[in-house]
Amino acid sequence: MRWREIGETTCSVARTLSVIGDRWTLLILREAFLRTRRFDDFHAHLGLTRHVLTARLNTLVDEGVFEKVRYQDRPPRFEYRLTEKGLDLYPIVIGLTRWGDRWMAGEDGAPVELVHRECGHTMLPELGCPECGGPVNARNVEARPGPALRALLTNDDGARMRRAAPRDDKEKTR
Amino acid sequence: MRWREIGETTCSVARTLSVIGDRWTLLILREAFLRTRRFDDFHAHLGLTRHVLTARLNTLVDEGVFEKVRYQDRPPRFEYRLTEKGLDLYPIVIGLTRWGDRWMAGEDGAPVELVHRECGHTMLPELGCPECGGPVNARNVEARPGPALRALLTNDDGARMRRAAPRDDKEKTR
DNA sequence: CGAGTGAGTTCCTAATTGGAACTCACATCT
DNA sequence: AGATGTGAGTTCCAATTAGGAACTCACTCG
Repeated sequence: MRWREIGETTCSVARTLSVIGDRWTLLILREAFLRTRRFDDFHAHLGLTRHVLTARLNTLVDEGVFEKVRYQDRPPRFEYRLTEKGLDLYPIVIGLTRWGDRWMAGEDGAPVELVHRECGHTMLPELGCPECGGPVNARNVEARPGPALRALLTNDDGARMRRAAPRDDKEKTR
Repeated sequence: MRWREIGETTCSVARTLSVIGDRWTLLILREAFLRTRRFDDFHAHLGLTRHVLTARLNTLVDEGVFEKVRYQDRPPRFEYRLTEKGLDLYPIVIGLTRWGDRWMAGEDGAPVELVHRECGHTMLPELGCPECGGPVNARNVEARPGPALRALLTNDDGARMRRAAPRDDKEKTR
C-alpha cells in the first residue's frame, strides 16, 4: 500500500492523516494557530523549502482546512486562513503540545504554556466525555465498528487496510 | 532545515513530531491501541513495507514509546508493547479519530465509534480544562512562552525554528 | 527431511525532500 | 525612466525515503 492511498481506507485515523499526515503539515498548522497567515511568514518561521510549503498549502486549501483570502489587489495577494474545519484540528495540535511538554521537555522545562482564558489558569488540557464529564483515556474507551465499518464486516478477512481492488473501489477495511 | 532536525528545536509540537511525525508511525500506534503487538500483525494490518516497519518500530523503541518484550524463547521472539509514555499518546490518536469521524466520514457514516466504559455512551471526546472544567478550544486558549522559551527570548530574531548554529547546540528557538 | 513461522534484511526502482537560484507582477525610490 | 524591493511562487538537480519483492535465519512440527 502506498501512502497516498491511505485516505481511501475505512479508518478515521488514516483519513485524517491523508490530510495532515505529511511532513511539515502539522507544523504549518501550529503556525496557523499562532496567527501566521502568509507564505513568506510560514517560510521564515518554519524553515521548510518553498517548494514543499507550496505543495502543503495547496492540499490544505483543497481539503478545506485553509481558505485563500485576498488581502490586497495590485498585485493580488492572498493569505491562508483556517476554516471551521481547520480550527477543529486544534485538539490534535494541543495533543502534540501536551505530550511534548510532558515527555520531551529538557531541564529548562516546557517551551510553551497554555493559559485558559476562561479561568486564567496555566493548564494541560485533558480529554473528557461530553456525556458524563469523566476523563477519557486509553484504558476506559472502547473502539467499536461504526456504521461505515459494520457495512464492510460481512466479508472481512482481518486486514485492517487493504489496497483498492482493481475495479471495485469499496473493497477496503477499517 | 531538514526534517530530522526538528526534534532539536524549542517547540513541543516539533519535538513530538520528531518521534511520531513520520509516515505510518501514527497508524502503527493506532494498531497498538487496538492491541496489535507483533511485527507480522502490524505488517498485515497496515500494508506498509517491512523495511519501513522495522525502521519505525526501532525508533519508537529507542524513544521509549514501545518496549520490546520477549514472549517466547527458542527461537526468541519479541513483541512491542506501549509504555506509559506510549499510552499517553492516546489523546492524539483520539484527536485524529474524532476529526476524521466528524469531517471525513462518507455517507456511510463513521468507521469507528468510541464508547466510554464509565458511562456506556457513544461519544466524541472533547478537550477540557482540568482547572475549571470548562471546554478548551482554539479561541479560548492562549499559548505563552514557557520556561524553556523565556530563557531564549532575550536574543530572539523572530524565526521560530532555526537550524543549529555550527557549534553551539543551544541556538534554536521555540 | 521437507514445509512452515516470525522477524527481519537486501537490493533495486520510484517518489519525495532539500537547497539555491530564477521568475513575475507590481510598488517605490532616486 | 531605471534601479531596487516585495510577496509568492517555480524550476532544476542532488540527496533522502519509501515501495516491492525476494532472500535469510533460527527454530518447530509432522
